[in-house]
Amino acid sequence: MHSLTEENYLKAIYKLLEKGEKKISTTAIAALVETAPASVTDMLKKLAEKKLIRYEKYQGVTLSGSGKKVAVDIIRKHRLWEFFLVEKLGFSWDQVHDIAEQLEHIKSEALITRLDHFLGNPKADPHGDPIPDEHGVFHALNTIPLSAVTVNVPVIITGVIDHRPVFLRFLEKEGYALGKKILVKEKLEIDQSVTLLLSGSKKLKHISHDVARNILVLPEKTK
Amino acid sequence: MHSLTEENYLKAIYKLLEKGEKKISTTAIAALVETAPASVTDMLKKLAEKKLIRYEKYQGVTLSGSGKKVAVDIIRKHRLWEFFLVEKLGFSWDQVHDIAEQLEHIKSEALITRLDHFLGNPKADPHGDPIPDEHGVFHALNTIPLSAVTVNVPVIITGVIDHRPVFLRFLEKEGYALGKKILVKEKLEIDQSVTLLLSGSKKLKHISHDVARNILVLPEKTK
DNA sequence: ATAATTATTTAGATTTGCCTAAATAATATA
DNA sequence: TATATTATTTAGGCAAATCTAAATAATTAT
Ligand SMILES: [Mn+2]
Ligand SMILES: [Mn+2]
Ligand SMILES: [Mn+2]
Ligand SMILES: [Mn+2]
Repeated sequence: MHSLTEENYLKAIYKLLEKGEKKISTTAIAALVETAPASVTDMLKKLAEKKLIRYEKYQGVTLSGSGKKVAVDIIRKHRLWEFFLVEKLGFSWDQVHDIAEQLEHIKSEALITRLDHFLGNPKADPHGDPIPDEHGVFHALNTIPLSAVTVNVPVIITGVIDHRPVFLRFLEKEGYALGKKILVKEKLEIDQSVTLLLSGSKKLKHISHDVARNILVLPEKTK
Repeated sequence: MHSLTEENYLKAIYKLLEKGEKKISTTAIAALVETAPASVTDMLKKLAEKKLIRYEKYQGVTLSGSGKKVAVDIIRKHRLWEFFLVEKLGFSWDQVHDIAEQLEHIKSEALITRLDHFLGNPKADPHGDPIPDEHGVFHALNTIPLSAVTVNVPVIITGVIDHRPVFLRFLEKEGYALGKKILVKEKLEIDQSVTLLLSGSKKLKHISHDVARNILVLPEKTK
């Protein structure tokens, strides 16, 4: 069995690998797990010992097969719990991450199997992030940022890139939510800002490029 | 904030106080938390330092007001989670204790408030143990063991004393469950064994005194 | 190609919770 | 009451995860 701390390190490494690079630095991990780089080095030695990562000093780190499995399993649990918190307990999407950070470490295969079934085997969490199945397979949608959408082609909101509560609360206040329809009316050349119609409202909305690129969408009715 | 370990010690002390004695011994705690007595002594000093218990060496230990509050809160969480696991996820009553031992340490007031509401503010867990409210108040029923029931007075099963999975599985297999009606037909002088009718079955059942005293009941329709 | 800067690792400590063995106090027995 | 037994505490250490400061390697800039 792995400690809660080990799980968090593996998850951090996984998230860093997910965003591009093949080799992950000590400092990047330190920032994510909020510890001193020296502490990260200690843990990397331990994880390498256990064959959960591949690590050679000064050369960065990458996940082994078993390490990746642990990381994906934690992510699965995190997202299932987030879904539960929003759909069953009525939390809003900006409140669930910290609680899920705790719940993701509960150890019981049966619990997750049953929770998954109870929730109707959801495919995405409240932020649109895909929930891997019990084999660790992701069924990710082929989303694009709202900033890249063609004018006058209707799209559906399917997720966010920025997960900060302050951003999520802003979106909620403005009426944006997963499943909502958006029709982009204009993209301003000068600053890449977007003018759009949000389903349910007749008033044009205007958002910056920076907001638009943090909203993920899909063209309406993809089969 | 208190560590998971501190919480478990306080819960153990609470449970020992619950069963009678006013002063709790180091060895009794050691048995419950499954550590060496020397380790318990260490922890008792720490808990006393934090004013969570009253402790003088060789004199046993008792809970302070704040220590009791922590313990009751953990018990509330444990029992709410057990209720959730049985009622929502479909676990049987012999499977939930170990998972609840983990879930009871999740720290979020909002989570428990919402979980309690989602579950319909249950008053008892799957084993009939009362769930304290948010103020730590128990609304316990005035139950008696089945072994003490008067012949031919119908009673309802409201709980168990023995919580061991093996006992719970035996009861389940035999058809006993919370809410079921029992009519005691005979109590044998010689060994205090009980002959009874269980609602839903026409066949007389015969159980030992030892089983009977571990089943808690209430006279039918108490107002 | 050197020098300066930045990243990473090592060294040495600390905290929490636990252990075994030994010392001491409390209790039971003779 | 004196002695044997049992309970409890103290002493000394260990493992996990962390820290700061110092040493070393890698990278970037001159
Ligand atoms: Mn999250
Ligand atoms: Mn999420
Ligand atoms: Mn339980
Ligand atoms: Mn219970």
